[in-house]
Amino acid sequence: MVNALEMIHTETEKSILKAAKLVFYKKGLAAARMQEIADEANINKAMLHYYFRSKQKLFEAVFIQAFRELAPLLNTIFNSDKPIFEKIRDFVDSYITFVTDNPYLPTFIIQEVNINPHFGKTFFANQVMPDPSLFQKQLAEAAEQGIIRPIDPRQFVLNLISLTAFPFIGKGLVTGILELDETAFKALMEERKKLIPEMIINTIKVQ
Amino acid sequence: MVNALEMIHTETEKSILKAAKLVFYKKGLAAARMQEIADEANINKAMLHYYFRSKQKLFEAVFIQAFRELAPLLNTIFNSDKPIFEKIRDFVDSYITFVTDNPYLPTFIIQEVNINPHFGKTFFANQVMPDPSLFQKQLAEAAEQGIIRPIDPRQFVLNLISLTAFPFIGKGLVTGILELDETAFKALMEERKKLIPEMIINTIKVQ
DNA sequence: TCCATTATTAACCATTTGGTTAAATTTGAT
DNA sequence: ATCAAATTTAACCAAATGGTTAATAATGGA
Repeated sequence: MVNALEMIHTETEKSILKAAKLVFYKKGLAAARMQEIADEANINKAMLHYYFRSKQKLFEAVFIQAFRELAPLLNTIFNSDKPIFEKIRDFVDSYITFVTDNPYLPTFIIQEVNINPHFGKTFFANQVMPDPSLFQKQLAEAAEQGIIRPIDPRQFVLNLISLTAFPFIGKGLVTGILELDETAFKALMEERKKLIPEMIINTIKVQ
Repeated sequence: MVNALEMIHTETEKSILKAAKLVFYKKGLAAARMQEIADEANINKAMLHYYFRSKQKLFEAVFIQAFRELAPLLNTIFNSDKPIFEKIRDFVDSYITFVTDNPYLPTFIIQEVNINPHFGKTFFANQVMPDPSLFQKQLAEAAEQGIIRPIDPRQFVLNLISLTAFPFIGKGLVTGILELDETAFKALMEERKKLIPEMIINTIKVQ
């Protein structure tokens, strides 16, 4: 059973979480079935409630873990004193690598936040969010030194995440419109590891 | 009742579709409830089945309409003989304007395709998709004339859609991380109508 | 070894939900 | 005005689903 700090995970609890991730990631909260999670974990359905009380609570446990896997990637940009251009390359590379291996993760988070905005709001309000302030300072200093043009850091982050994350989130649509199979899609994404940093650096760099 | 070509829509049928859109867009297929749609349309639940047979069929009717509202936007890029740079500005402007007024539409489509990839695949296979071939030719010619650098048209489209669509699709996450309220978000999006074309043109233009 | 606590199971339950049906009402062509 | 077809309603149904419970088994400290 879980202790007060909700940190001790028994084997059963772990296997439930693993199964719940699988099902929630793929189907989302609404379409996921407790019985399917139980089957996936080879366990009695009552155990899900024994360890997590309710479907909602189990979902929240999965969601918080998902978020904590994804959020640290942003710190490649936000909390690192490497030069800006290097950080951009690092972020794009590590994000694309990560999402290629965990394709359901970002989609899952965005999906659930969209379907239930209230849940998203209260969740974010109670999370330690990656802090962009250091990065904002870095951008401002680089602009002062004439290395890059002045740019709204929010638009910068938006551009970076958009270019990197969207193709995965809209994968179904993208592969449909561009008529890509799995191999072609992966090849394109691999290309983007170079292409995106070039594009962004080219945009902000003072020639 | 619907005729053979599924084109005649009675008032009742229209009001059902309108209500169904509202509910499906906001909640998605799995979380949507037939009773809620009926209530929204001020109509007896049996009417939903009388006109559309099943939840799945009603959903498909909504989905196809959603797709046909969104897909034509791509023709701003694909099927128009305007100069490339002008097309880019037109697309970004019209897309951002459209999605600001219809925030649930792209999210809805991407969401359902993600949750049910098989549905997405068969749907796209049976749709007249926007045809990128003309645009590919235009890009190739412009590159030959030395107006732009040679670029993979698929990457180009990917960049364009990513930068334009992602902030809306990930709105919940984006506003959470960047701590934006509704007004700030809209202002940023308005800015992007200029920013995105600049960025893309700057990337492909031969200096 | 004993026993209290914890973990696990199978059966069960109440509610929700998509869908049906039969009767009633409306519509419109003749 | 008549009547058959189309539309609408209220009541109903079976299956699915999240959740509970009471009995059983395993665990581990005294």
